[in-house]
Amino acid sequence: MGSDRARSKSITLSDVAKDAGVSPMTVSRVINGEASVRESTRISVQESIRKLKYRPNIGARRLAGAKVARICLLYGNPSSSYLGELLLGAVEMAGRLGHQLVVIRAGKDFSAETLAQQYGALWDGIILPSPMGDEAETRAVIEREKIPAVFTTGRVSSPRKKLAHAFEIGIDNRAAAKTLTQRLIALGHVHIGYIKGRKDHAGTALRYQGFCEAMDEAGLEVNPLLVEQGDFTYLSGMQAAERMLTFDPRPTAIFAANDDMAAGVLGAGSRQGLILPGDLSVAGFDDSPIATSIWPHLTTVHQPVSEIGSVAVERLDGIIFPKEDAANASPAHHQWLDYTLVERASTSSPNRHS
Amino acid sequence: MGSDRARSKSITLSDVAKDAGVSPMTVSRVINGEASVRESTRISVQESIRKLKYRPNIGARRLAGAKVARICLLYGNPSSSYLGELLLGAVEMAGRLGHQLVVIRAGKDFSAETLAQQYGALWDGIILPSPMGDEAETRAVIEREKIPAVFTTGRVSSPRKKLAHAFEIGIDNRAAAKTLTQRLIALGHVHIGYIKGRKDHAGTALRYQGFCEAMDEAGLEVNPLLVEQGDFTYLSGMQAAERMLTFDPRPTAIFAANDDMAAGVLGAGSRQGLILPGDLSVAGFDDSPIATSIWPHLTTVHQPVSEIGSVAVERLDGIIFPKEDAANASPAHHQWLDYTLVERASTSSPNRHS
DNA sequence: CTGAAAGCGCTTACAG
DNA sequence: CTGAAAGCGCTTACAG
Repeated sequence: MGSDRARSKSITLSDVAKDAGVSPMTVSRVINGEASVRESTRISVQESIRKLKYRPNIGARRLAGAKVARICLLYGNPSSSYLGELLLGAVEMAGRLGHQLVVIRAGKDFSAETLAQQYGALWDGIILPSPMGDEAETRAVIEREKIPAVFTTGRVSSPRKKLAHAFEIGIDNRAAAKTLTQRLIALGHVHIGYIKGRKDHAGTALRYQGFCEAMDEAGLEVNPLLVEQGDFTYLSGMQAAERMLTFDPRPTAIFAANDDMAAGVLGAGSRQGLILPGDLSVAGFDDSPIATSIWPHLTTVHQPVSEIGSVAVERLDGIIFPKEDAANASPAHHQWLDYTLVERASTSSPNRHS
Repeated sequence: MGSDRARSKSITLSDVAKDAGVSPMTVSRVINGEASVRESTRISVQESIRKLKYRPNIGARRLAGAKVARICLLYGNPSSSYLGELLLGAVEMAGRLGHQLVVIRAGKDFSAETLAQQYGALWDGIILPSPMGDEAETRAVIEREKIPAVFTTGRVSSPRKKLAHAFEIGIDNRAAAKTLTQRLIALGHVHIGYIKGRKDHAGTALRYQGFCEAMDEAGLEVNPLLVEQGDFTYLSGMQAAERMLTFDPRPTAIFAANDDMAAGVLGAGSRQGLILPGDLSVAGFDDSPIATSIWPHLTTVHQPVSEIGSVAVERLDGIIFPKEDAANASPAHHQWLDYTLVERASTSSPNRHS
């Protein structure tokens, strides 16, 4: 069995201690980032660790009473692809840090107070994807109970209260929407429609803001008739597009705040017999599976979801177990990761005759 | 911190031993299902375990040299919703059994021989979702190297060679496709089109077979002109539907072997101005996110993917660490889980005038 | 069929 | 700033 092989050759704390000429205790201190180790000692120990490729045994660590966190990942929809990728990154980092991942579904009977009850009993810190962490009540409980939390909504419109035990991760929603809009403008589009996302989703306002900024800076007018409220569903995107396409001049491009709605726009366009993307360019947001399921494939903004998952676990670790030697370092409350503009077949320059 | 609370109150092997009036060793044997324990002793120990709600400490178990498996979940597409749900179940069961989950992506340079190299070094058993485990070469390597493996494709057409170290999980593809077809027939459809899935996907043939069986049993003819080969993409579904819809009599219902293709059928139908589902009923397979993203929502077959993930880990555990007392019990090589027919807005009785 | 001993790899106090 | 001791909860041999 492979695990036996691994067992026999695995090297331990004591091996490192011998190699570095110190006691196992000192190696333990270096590993756990305690401040009370002489700089020269620390360096030589770290060198031995690297040389021997030492990897701490998580089981032993827990057993001996090390701090092990139970990290909750709260989700609403089990079949969302977002959850899968988030889990992918979270599982990886939780394994590396030796933490336990507790994946919990927020059912119909879920309320913010549930978190207060579960905290400490079921888990020690929580990751809240949108829209889980966007609700005011949830945030109030997080603050009141001082619950270590990471929100993965990304940059949002209204600056949030900064809590020492909370962290925000994700992409810069405004910058991403702006980048995409600028690309549409560069393609030659002037009449550009916009479909907003759900109001309870914290990124919604900022995406719209990014759209407006790009239009303004290009000297283009944001036509109120070409701005519709959607709810992130295909149907809402389709209906919004149907309305917009009756106006004259017709928009030559529509930017929807997520991919599902953008797919709905494509549906509306094809139903009206438009040539896609010649008559109508369509762009979405998220790069979810539907973006490459429908035809033409969607131009959209890709979020590094799996990385968001791993960073979320990493930050939560930092909140739950503050490192002494990092006390003075980065008191950051957020981290914006890189997004990518993905250009696919759903966008092009507008047809001349349109 | 919650973990500290948990620590102080957690009860151990010794607690159980005291309560049952035996040595810790005996309790350990009962937990690990060793055969050499007197029946009466076993029963009283199990009673104490239940009474005290004892849960073995996984860390300690590993540390002391218990058998811990590294279970690989091989995937191709990180943003598939299938992966997310599979992970959900796998993480849960791996945590419960104390195994380590190693999630690996099969990149472009992946080949069956990669498995032979990784086995033993990186992991001790593997879960192979479709189409990962459908390739003959992959199966040959699994057999040659005697790699503990679980295939999650579900029931497939050609009976596979039964390996002592392999297991098949999933739904009965034929029965599920048959059930769905029967429902379409019950709605009054006679001219029913079928779009096949990718040929390298092992469930493809059996789903088609289920369709044919239902038609035959209802005394309906499977019109060869209404059977198209697809490749599981939206585009292939759309193109197949476009061809079918030119025939006379036009099909009043189309059953696609997955949801993406079914969505493409809806796209083709709406482009042609058909009333959906009155003029054309559409059904898919999988109940993936797109099923409830598009409009109308798709009638489809729901697979218990998360359960498949947890059962896969459970079976792999049984293969890697055969329980002595289960030697005579279930020598099963497969397990078919329950599927669900989900009726949504994309199907109805056909319009009279069609 | 059952148990006493030793030890897995690490950490917590407790010293100095 | 560093170390010697004890122990976490379990399992592996080894006895009987």
